[in-house]
Amino acid sequence: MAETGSYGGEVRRATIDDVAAAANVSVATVSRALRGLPNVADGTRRRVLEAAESLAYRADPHASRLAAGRTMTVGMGVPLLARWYFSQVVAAAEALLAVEGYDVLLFAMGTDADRHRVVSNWADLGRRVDALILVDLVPTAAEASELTRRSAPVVTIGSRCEGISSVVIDNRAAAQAATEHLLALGHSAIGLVGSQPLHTVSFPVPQARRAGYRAALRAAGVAPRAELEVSANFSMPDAVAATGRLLDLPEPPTAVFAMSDEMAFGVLVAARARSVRVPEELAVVGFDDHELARVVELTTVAQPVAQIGVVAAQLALEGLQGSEPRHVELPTHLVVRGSTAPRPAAAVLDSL
Amino acid sequence: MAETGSYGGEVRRATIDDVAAAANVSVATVSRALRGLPNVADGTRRRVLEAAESLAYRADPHASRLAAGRTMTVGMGVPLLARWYFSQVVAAAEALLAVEGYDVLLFAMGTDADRHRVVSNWADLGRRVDALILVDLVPTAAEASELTRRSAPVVTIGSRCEGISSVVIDNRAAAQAATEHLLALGHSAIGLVGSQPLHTVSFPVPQARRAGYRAALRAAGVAPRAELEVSANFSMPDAVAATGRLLDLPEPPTAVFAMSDEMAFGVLVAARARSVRVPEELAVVGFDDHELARVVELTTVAQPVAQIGVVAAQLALEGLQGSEPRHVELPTHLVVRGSTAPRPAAAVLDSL
DNA sequence: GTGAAAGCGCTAACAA
DNA sequence: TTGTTAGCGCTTTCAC
Repeated sequence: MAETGSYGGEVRRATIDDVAAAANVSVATVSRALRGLPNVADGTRRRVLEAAESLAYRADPHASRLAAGRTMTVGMGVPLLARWYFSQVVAAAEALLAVEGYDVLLFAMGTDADRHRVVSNWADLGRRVDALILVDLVPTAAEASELTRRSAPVVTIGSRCEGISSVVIDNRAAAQAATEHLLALGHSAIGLVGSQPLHTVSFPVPQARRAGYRAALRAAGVAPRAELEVSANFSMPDAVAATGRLLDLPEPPTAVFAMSDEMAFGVLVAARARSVRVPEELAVVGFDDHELARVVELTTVAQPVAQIGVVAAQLALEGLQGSEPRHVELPTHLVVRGSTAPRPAAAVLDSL
Repeated sequence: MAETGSYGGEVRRATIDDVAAAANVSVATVSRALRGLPNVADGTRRRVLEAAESLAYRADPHASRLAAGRTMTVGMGVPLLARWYFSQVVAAAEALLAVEGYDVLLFAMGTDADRHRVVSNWADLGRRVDALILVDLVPTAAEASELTRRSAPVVTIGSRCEGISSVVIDNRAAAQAATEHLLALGHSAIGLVGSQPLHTVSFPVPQARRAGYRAALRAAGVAPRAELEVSANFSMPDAVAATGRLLDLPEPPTAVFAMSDEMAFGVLVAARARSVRVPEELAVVGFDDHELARVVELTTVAQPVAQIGVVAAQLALEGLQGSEPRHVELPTHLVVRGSTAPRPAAAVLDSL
């Protein structure tokens, strides 16, 4: 592993002064040369580069930040890292940012306690990161202005704010399409497994999906029934319980739209526990196109998770280079599988 | 949101000098008082605290790091953030570290390119983080010594190195137990869906699980058949293909042990695609106890993912406080579900 | 094109 | 107990 450098040798690492001495120039010139600034003679630059190379010199990130105000790291705030969707988005963004030389600082702010901790340090955050990506978290106006004021680019995923780059999907339309699919199959008693705003954290996705669901019903002349909308906080176990309540209704739904695949999996578990057959007695559609959706033949709304992360990272990078904020909307599409198929394929554990 | 402080007001943030002036003491005293060091009179400390509070002062992290060498951030290196296991571990560790005031810097090093990028900056890393948690990644001796030399605590998850804290499970024993379960069910042609070391990255888990698998066979007097061991790189889609090869064998296995639940899900998909009935014609056991394992009734080896992350974070914190390295081993246990049950429960999509 | 020097905001001896 | 004073390593005017 030659590239790891020499071990056990000099404990003290090279500083810019060492390089300057070795290259026989001033530290100012070293700084310029290494950062590719103009006004450095080619020969000088070459000498500096060589000196730096042979000394295995790398600028101390904290010293540069202190002097220049740049941190070379971007922060990512997520409600809950352990959810599939978020881990995919973060992974994709990280990959691009790493290539561009940026570190990724992670902030989970799913609970009020998290949120409080992060928000109370909100101003501080601006000192630790050059840009901030908020995944399905909408900043308050005050927070947004605080961040933009420091001219740190912010990009939000899942919501659109003024003066801030964003990447979104049309959650409303997507949810509407999912619901229409169910309607087209002849269902009218369609349950919704979603989430109430639990935290003070603004988390706009559930509302949008709910709106799409209701719009579809309305357009089809179906009166929404409040008792068909249950909350499961985007958790699989919660969805099992919530679906149980749905199935216990005097007039239970014949179909369910879950706002995430993970919750849809919970619906499947609940249905099985009560020997409710899917899709004959209960059709179910999810949202995400989780890697495992095809394993259980789940019909779902596919969204380009990885691309969302990549685009967010790009927008952050653009912002870092001074570009104006941009808004990007990415497409979704319905993937029809066995959980809603009129004539389904084979079952996963078909003989159980 | 009162705790976010005053917006739009002073653009310049308070420095330690401002606090010193306001409290009528020297910056040194401010520094001491704020960090809770001894040798500060109670009254003085109170005054400083109040001044800092009213000025909304927070020490610039980069300035402190530069002066003191502390970064208040811990790095986490993971092969692949997008995998369930890793996202759970990172999430759990982050939660604890955040509470303790540490930021988490994320490094994906699943590919050789990633690895190269990180390793070539390995020494640098020591300047950005106070401690490093390596998730299922074993450092080379040289890397380890470089990190320990800087006296930055390192903790490895999944492997045990000298002079470095670690948290592990007994992968070998766990895999052996899984295989024994299959043997006890009467199987002898047992496939293994695992992973070859693909990267130069040392990733010791697959070898350990393979060893356990083989040991079980051997102990039962079953000769391991090389063609029953296939590689799927811990990816669900790859596992589908790999299982296909297994099922195409002249003498296909009647059972499969997959080294991860995600791969086991792939096995299920492949089986279904060929109308191979689970568990009658193919018993399958996975590894992880992924949240969705119960959705598809997958028998699996449960490991305490969240606890692994938490313990790793604790060990890192301990190391930061000067404690000696410790090794922790966490338990696993087999969870028997429908995919190996002699008399299975209802199917997920039982009527499809 | 290059260098000198003044910080960036904080910590840590060393004095007092 | 508190203050003074060097730095930490780098960037960036401003001269030359």
